[in-house]
Amino acid sequence: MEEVLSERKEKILYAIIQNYLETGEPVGSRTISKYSDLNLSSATIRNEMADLEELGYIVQPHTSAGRIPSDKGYRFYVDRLITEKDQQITDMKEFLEQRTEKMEKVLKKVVKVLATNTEYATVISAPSVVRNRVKFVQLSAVDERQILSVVVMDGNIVRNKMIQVDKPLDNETMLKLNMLLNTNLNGLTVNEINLGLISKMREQAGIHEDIIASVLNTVADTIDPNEELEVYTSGATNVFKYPELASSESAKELISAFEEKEVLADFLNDVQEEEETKGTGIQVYIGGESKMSTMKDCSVVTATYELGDGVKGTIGIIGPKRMDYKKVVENLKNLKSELGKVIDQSEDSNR
Amino acid sequence: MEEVLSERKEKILYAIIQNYLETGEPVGSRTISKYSDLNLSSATIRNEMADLEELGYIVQPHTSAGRIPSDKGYRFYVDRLITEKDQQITDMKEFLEQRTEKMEKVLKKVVKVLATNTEYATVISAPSVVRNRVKFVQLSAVDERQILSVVVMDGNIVRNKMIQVDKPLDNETMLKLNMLLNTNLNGLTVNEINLGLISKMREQAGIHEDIIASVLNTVADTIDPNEELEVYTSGATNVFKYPELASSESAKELISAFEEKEVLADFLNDVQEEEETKGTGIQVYIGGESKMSTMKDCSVVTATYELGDGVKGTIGIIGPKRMDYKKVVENLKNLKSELGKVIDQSEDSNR
DNA sequence: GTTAGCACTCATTCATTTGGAGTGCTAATA
DNA sequence: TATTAGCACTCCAAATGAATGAGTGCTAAC
Repeated sequence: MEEVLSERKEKILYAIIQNYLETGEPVGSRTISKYSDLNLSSATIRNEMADLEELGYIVQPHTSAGRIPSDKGYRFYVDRLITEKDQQITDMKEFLEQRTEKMEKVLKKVVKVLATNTEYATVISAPSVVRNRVKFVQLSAVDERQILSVVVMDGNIVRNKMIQVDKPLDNETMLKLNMLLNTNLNGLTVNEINLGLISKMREQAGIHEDIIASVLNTVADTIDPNEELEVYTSGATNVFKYPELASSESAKELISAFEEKEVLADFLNDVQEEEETKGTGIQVYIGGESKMSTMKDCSVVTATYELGDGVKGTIGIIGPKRMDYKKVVENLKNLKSELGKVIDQSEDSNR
Repeated sequence: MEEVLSERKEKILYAIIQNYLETGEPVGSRTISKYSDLNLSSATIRNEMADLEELGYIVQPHTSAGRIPSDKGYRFYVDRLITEKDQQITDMKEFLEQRTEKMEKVLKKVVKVLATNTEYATVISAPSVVRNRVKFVQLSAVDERQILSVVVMDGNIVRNKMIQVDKPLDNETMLKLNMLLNTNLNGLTVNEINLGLISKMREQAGIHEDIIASVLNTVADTIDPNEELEVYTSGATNVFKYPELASSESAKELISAFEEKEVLADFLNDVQEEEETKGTGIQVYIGGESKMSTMKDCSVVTATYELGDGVKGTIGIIGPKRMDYKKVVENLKNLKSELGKVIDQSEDSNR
């Protein structure tokens, strides 16, 4: 697996891939011979290409067609690309930390910008709040039979739940319950709310333990993976721009993945977990490298963003294998400043 | 415009449409001659068909092809279909009124059921709350600089907004503001909150009038059309099942409409308004009849549902012109009982 | 008024042809 | 020994054209 290419082979391979990225057509020896700066005849190129094919970097769709990069070829290209750039985009922190009231809005705008910029399908997952801390809890009696529970997490993520009760609670009890909840839950991550704490709270709540249970459920809902498929998408229809995706049977699968979103959410989750062990900021999945069967004809570039305190989300850009990796990576890099603009705008429009 | 068709012409037209709905292919005179119960030769049918074409009910895609229904032809068919059935599906009230905590969930399930049932693209708008009443307002201090405002509307629609303040408010002021808000806003629809009331409240709030303004903004946001594009979709990829849609250029437009949703939201809004003047429960828009240019190759069947107190939403089912109108209409009729099931399930899964 | 029959029109399908792009190989060249 | 020119060969894609058949419009007969 660890073969070393001669410099000339590398250059040729690079040229082939570059060219294929632009045109989407198989590229022949003559093209390279003219296009590249290493003055070689087509025949020589052909010889080298035969070698590269044997090594598995390029393939021929059919006899007497030009060559196109194999997954291995793309991998070569991408690895070289990524190492050129620095690795992390973890510092949007200062933008979003506490200031924005509606993270949702910002995320929606971000995907849209990315999608129009890159002309690829784009998806972003809202920060997962597994490690997120409870900041504020409150119960309020909406009417005699219904109590509204509001939970605010770090990053101002707000969740509500209506709790039905059989008979009204008096003011004092409400106050007591609120106190109980806040003192016990405040500052905890959802992971830290364990059974011991729960039973302790239930005990203290006395006859109102069912309400406590409901509130805890609300908190749990906040990280419930079903609840948590907060995934925003944009530009799914961009796939139509790339014939090799549009025509393939999988186009509709792709689109439908973008509609249903569960697959995407799962994928982004996986990426994020993987990311935590590897930690290289930007990942590229070429063809089958991502485990999504839907994506076997695509490449996915992912980036993890962080808003401090382990509040992390993931961005994915999905395009054909011949996607413009350079542009995509740069776009993700620029995201930070883009985000700055977006937020300025949204504040303007809030006035 | 008000021509009357002979009974025989009607029968033939009906047969043509019926047949075309099934096959999607242009239908010729011979087919009708054999298929229908009115024993006529193909030649006779041909004569009648020539007449029907002249009258604009059917068209020939090209010389020497069979005939397909024109928009006018579909209209004939649909009108006849709808008048057969009774007209309203306004009574889901008893299901959703106050009981469900997460309307969102139910709606998502409803679209999904409809989409898989009918095999058409489906869209549903969350109840518009223009006429909805404020039930409960509360401000809470989350920390020194931030106040969370929660507004609950009829139907338990909850909205939150973070309000930034320059310096902390003491408990007493909070209490006063809460009182002020609740007594003034409770039971009002958003339309009823007029300038007079606003300035009156601002006055009473004294130095904290900016906070009142923010809360009122939250209430206003609740009906802000931008905010209000609460539209759920499902089955967009069903369009691929119908060649006449999938192949047409507009397929991508359709899909992208389903992704961006704004167009759909606008459309559903229009429908709802129109519905309020006409009030016939089920509407069918054939081709250009809906003002959405994206939909000129489709038909849309819409139905308005009501949860009592003017809390209304709209369902739209989008398919090819040759969609199975009968099935769709019946499906919408059955929605009520479907909804019943859905809600039972969701209550089960809540335990 | 209805029907049979026939000539005519197109879309579609299939096989065939053609052009061209690109390869692999071989022999000549530096 | 590495490079290049040249040529035969392959195969795809687009163009061409013939065959098919569904369907019509018209006319003449019933």
